[in-house]
Amino acid sequence: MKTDAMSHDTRERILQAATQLFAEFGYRGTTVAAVCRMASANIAAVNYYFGGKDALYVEAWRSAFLASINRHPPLGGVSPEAPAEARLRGWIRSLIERISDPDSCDFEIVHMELANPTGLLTNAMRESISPMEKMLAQIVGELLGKKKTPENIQLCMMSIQAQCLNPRVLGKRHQMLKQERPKAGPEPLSCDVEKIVDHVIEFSLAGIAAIANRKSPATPRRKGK
Amino acid sequence: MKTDAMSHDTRERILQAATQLFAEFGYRGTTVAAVCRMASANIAAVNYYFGGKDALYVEAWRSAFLASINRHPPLGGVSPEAPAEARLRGWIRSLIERISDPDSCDFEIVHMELANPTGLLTNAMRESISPMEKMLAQIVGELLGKKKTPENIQLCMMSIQAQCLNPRVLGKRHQMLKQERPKAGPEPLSCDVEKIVDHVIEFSLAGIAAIANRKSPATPRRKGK
DNA sequence: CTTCGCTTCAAATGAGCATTTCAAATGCCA
DNA sequence: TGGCATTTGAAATGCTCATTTGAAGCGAAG
Repeated sequence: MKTDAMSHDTRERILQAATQLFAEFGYRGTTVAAVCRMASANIAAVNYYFGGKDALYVEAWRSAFLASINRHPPLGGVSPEAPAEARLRGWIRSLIERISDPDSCDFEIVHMELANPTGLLTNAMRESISPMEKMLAQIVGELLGKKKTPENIQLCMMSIQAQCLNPRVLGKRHQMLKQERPKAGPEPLSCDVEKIVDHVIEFSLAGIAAIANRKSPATPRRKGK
Repeated sequence: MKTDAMSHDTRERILQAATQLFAEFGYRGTTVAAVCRMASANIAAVNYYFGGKDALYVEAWRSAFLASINRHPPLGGVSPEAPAEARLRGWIRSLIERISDPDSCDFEIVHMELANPTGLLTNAMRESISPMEKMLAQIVGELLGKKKTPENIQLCMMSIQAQCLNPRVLGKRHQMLKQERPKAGPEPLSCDVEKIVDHVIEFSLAGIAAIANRKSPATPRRKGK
């Protein structure tokens, strides 16, 4: 067999370059020429090793996802037997840290895929997201106690996931809108991941508790109208 | 002068078609040819009327944004003198309804612009988003009372905005991942905008209250670690 | 009727890009 | 060393797309 060192080397270099570029410019925005240039490989290499741009895209995401999940295990090391609140803390911490990790390109790619789907990652994403959502559903269900209905679980999950996912989005927005005035006074959103984690946990626990302790049987219908 | 009917008609048709297509496929994903085909105009018309694809893009977003903000006034009709809680309800309701309005294409475009920026909308977006954020900052500051620090305001704003923006994102994700199994049992996320609005309001008020009533002077640092 | 703007049209131009091709290089086994 | 499979290289192919061009169409003013 061929040497691992050289032979797999260019394949690996291409994969790495592709991950970075796809994360920054998206599928349509990156050219195989650019990937090969960054990887110091010939233009034909990506077809030789991956069969085409499409397959490279899928492979790049998959490898980025595995690397990312490897650095940040779900639940953040909290035992699955721990009480629900501790597991929620772990879940939130894990997701936010994973998203904020500058080496984790997989969420950038997912974000673009959601905004402007190529359709190439559908299967790969389904497999990877589903288990994490199941865990969260279980945790939220326990915390809701008697108020555990499918609808309440869905809504609370939405609130939590939204808070975890958006810091990166908002960060990008601020970075984008900041262009013109480089000195915009205080930092728009604190870059301190730890602070964001603590805040999301506190905010979410309070939100869930409010619903769990809700008196009225029906949801409080619009009052401001 | 020429008739308004015919002459401005094709310009208008192009703008409308462009808005729809840009919202569905993004800047890079829509071709000038497709826009003209949908608008029943000649391929040269977009350069004639707008000067190029770039300018058409900006103009399409601007018109979509104006139309959207017109249908859904900020604060949702609540008086600026109303108490903070009522204004928060109005703000949240307005944003979620605007985002969920199937005729509002502007948020689709913004979403893509955030995920995969063209850089063409930076100025236009800055002008439009800033006032709404200022309103929210003021409201949240009032609700935080003594705990009103720039950091707390930033974090709470993030939580609220995230919850408002994400229903559409999650909806898209479910729609995307659903492809394979057309009958996936119960609806993934309730399409009932009213329910989402009520939930986000309840969840957010509880979250803000928890921070406003926080005992410890410092944020509760990581405990699960 | 003719001329003059404004608008539409079909075809052409030219750039960017993914993919192919085939020749050269490189390392491996006998 | 010489054949053989794997890998790399540079140029070519063929496609899509934004933009340009120059020739009509067309209503109104002279």
